[in-house]
Amino acid sequence: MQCTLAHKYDFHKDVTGWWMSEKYDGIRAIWDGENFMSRTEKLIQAPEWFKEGLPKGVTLDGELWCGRGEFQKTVGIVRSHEGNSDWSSVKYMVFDIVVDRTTVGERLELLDDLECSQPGGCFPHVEVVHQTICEDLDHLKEFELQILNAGGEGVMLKAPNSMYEYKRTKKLLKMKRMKKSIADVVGYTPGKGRHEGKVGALLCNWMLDCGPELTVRKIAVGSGLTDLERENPPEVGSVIKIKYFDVTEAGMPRFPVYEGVL
DNA sequence: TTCCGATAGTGGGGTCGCAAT
DNA sequence: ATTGCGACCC
DNA sequence: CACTATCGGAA
Repeated sequence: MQCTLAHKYDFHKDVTGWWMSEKYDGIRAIWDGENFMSRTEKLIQAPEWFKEGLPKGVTLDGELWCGRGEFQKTVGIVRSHEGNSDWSSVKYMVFDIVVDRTTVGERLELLDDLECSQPGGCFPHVEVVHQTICEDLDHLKEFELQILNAGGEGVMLKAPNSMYEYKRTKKLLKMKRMKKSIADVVGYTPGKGRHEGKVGALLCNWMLDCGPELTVRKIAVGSGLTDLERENPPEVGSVIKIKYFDVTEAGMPRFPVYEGVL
């Protein structure tokens, strides 16, 4: 089954009346009534005790999540095979229930009625994501700030009265902030497939500012290059603009994107 | 005519698992 | 025991 | 995840 995917939020769009919720940086998981499935239809092998509290015959949509800033940890647990993985810190954050011809508001009511979502219930590792109706742009900004200050990834926005869609849709938007930086081009990697003979990525030195120490990281930037730029890339020694989402534990940029020469 | 939505195909960092060394 | 690579996650 | 390039149908 295909699941809903979000488009990027355009920071000028008025989303008054939309549902706002925290964007959880974890692993997308569809509960199909029997098992968890990944975004690309792969079986996620969760321990039996973890699956026990979830409803049979009901399809839920959510995120397997270990807490803010714990994405790497989540991947380690969820993608390792049964036996050597401790799921005790994993939570299933449920943000939707898959029911056709039913509006978001109605679906959220259905979620609240589920036994596994009752407050103080027997399934603390299952949680229905709190959603708030956006009153105005200030409300959105305040909501976002609260999440970002707490170390959250961003905000998800769902259009009022929208149905569950099995594809990427503009009724669901993701609001994220990318950081900007610069890097020195020191070389190239060869392109593959349709980019054969052209540049795949720009190899760069990137200055990572972490507290009192200033360290240099070797990074590669490929996303954002046009076909023309892959044929005639910024020369070695030039400085380029990049953007990225955040810094990994290893001090590397997550989701690096090329934004032109400085 | 122009524009938008969906698809295919490139690229990154990171992890696990398995085969090769 | 270490390394490299594919297949996934984002 | 990020993006670019295409194509066909909607606008």
